[in-house]
Amino acid sequence: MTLLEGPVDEVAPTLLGGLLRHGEVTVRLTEVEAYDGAHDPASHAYRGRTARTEVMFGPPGHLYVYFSYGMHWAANVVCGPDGTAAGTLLRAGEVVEGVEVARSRRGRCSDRDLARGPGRLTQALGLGADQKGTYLFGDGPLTLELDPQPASALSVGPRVGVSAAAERPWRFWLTGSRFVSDYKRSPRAPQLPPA
DNA sequence: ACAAGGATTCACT
DNA sequence: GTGAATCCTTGTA
Repeated sequence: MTLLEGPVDEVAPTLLGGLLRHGEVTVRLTEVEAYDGAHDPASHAYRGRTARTEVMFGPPGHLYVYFSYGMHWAANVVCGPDGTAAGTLLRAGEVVEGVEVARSRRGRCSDRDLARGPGRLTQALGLGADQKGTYLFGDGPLTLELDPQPASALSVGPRVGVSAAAERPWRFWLTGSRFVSDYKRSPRAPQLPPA
């Protein structure tokens, strides 16, 4: 997957508009964040290879899934060449297929909220520990189909929820999409200097 | 072996 | 707007 091997902050936005499928449910990605492994204090891989982050150090195109806050799973696409621990967090999407199945997993909520948020997205798709390390461009039930067209209009901003390197503008989303999270920056993160 | 904190979400005031 | 829930991963003793 040479497409995913470039600098992660350039690769991440190319995932926007891509279709992530798992069984009956398909999600169109509307929001992602780049994490640059060893060069990024906000990355789980910043402190080197561990059991959890092992997948991120491998070849690109695999899924890095981790458990967070005691209740949520979050999914990343491994980027960068083999040996480099870059990844792109899938923050939000629009369910374009299998809405009924997604809703049965998510419970009662609007279509807009089915996959708007990292934890919600994995829940809607049914992603968890079993999908750790899955190769997304094979012939299994879990695949990623990149959008051949570059996103027509995308926006850039600071990453959400990170307490380190919060100033890096490495969050990308489809401009104007309703299926984008609008969280405030982490309360733990230092405030931006006044404009 | 232990304690601290987290790439969040949801319910409630 | 504020706070609780909840448990895994990691660094340190």
